[in-house]
Amino acid sequence: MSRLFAPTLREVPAEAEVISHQYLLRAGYIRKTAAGIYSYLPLGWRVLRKIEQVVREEMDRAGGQEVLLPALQPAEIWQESGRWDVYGKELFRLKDRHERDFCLGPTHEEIITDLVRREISSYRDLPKRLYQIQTKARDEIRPRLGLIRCREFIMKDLYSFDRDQAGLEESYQAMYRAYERIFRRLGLRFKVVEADTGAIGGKDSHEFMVLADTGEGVIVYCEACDYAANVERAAAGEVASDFQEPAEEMQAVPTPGRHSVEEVTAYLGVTAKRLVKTLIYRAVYRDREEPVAVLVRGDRDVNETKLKNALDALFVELADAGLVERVTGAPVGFAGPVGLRGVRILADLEVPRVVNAVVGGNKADLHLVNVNYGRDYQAEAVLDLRNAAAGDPCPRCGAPLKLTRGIEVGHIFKLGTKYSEALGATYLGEDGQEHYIVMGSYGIGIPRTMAAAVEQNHDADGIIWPFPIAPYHVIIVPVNYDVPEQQDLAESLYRELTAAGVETIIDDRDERAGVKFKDADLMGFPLRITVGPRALKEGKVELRRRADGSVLLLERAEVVARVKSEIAAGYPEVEDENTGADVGVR
RNA sequence: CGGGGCGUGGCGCAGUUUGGUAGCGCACAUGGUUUGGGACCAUGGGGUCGUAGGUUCGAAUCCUAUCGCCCCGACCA
Repeated sequence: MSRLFAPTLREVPAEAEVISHQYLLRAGYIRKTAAGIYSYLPLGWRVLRKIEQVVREEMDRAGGQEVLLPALQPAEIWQESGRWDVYGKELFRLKDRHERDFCLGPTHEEIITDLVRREISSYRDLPKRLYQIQTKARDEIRPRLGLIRCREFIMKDLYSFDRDQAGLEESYQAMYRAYERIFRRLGLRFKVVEADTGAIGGKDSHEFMVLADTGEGVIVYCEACDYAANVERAAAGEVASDFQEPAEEMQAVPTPGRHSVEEVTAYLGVTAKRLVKTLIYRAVYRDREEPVAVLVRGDRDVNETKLKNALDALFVELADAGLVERVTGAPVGFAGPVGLRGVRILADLEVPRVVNAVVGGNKADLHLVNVNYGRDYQAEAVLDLRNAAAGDPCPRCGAPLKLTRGIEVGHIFKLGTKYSEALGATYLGEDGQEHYIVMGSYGIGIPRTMAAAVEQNHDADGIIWPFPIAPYHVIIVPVNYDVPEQQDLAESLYRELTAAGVETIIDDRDERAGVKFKDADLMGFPLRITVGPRALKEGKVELRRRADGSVLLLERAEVVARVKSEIAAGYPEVEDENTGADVGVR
């Protein structure tokens, strides 16, 4: 430890907001090089390698073969798939000395599909599952939260190549199971959720979310059945309407200066449910753009992913004040569906059920009350456009849904033939016909997984590593290293544990005990052996568990056996679904 | 990109309003006293105040430009 390059910090660097970032910096695991770009110091790199190793074992077990693809990629292949334009500013682009375009790989569908289309020609060559663990580069709009959103990060990405949909199904299930095993083996609490497919493309997709309050992802789940989805994707059904009264006559009401939902409801003395919000969006397509009016209940939020998908647009964004005025003829805050012309109107499922609604009057300082769907206004389509909320009925079983947060550490996609068609990756089938290879893609963010583990496992003193990813299982702390008796005992224990295959580190620094204890806690080693005068009086040593602070007084002779049993107990059991045998422990 | 905040020894900050020769705590070095939960005393080293330009007798401080970092939104492992 006196030689270890792990500079610890007493104070929290000002730039670090979230716990994982703070502790990984303070405990000397990482250092920042630039925004979203990190160096991994020895302890951090040990943790990453442990995570990688579990991932590697499970990928191999699930039929994966490890390769290494180039990080530096020629533009041509990206132009061929069409993503050179579509991927946008997130792609790190550069030129070589001959002015030829290149990019740094943010993901490898293009490269691997190019490789496979050249080498695979027969159904006999399929299926194939190829993966790599490699550094990716993405020029993120906003890197943040330390390792959770980086511009450069290590990713495991596997690509499956199958003959048909049934084959893809099999690959997908194999990966699904492998991912569950990985995160279980790493000792993390996680949920698998249905997800939107985003820029990678494809049909079905699941995200593996490590549960943590600091997570960027909002998860909707049901305790009654096992439905779980991220909020972008989660179906928000119709909630039974509690509006029973008869429709009344529509009226205009002046609402001077009241433009937010809060202001209008407070001014008119109605609940937010009674309001129908009209939001003007700008929908951008490949060749054009148009404004769209979206109606949701006042207490709901528009789900832009659902909106984008419903419109089949490249992206949608809230219109600026100028566009709102051009579309509605009124300043922001007074848009309404009644009499709105020249713009598509989409309504969320709940909107038609709002009886005697309050809506904007399309005129400054004016709202309309007692507005009713069908009679006073109409939408071009009524569909699910809002975020699911806590208490909504589960789309599968109807029980009330719950919300939680998580960090997306893994994501699996059924790509189908999107890339094989774009790049012409075909094989000759048994039937003598050419077919497109059916693909899937499966990613795990390795540093993000490390950060997620810290988010989930820490206390006020520092990190509490789960055994499977701790950089060392045991730290030996001689209280007074300059006392020969302690030094000798500590060193002999170190040699013995190391010889027994236990990953051990010894704090041989000339520091006071308090400093060593603080650093050991901060760094998060799951077990600490304290060699000091107190226990030594009885000829014993202390074994302390980081997780709960409990201490065992041990005879010197029983230390190794006890440490080994503690470690064994710290590795989650993961059943082998074929043999039922426990596998993967150490 | 829009909105907010911040750049002063390795880390955390004060000083900027009202220009006047750069300071505190931690860390680091040396000596001494200490020694089971971030010790104490003494001494010491280290900063072109993000960068460039300007105003001024004089700029960390005022002006202009620029770069970087953090937070909130659209993206994603």
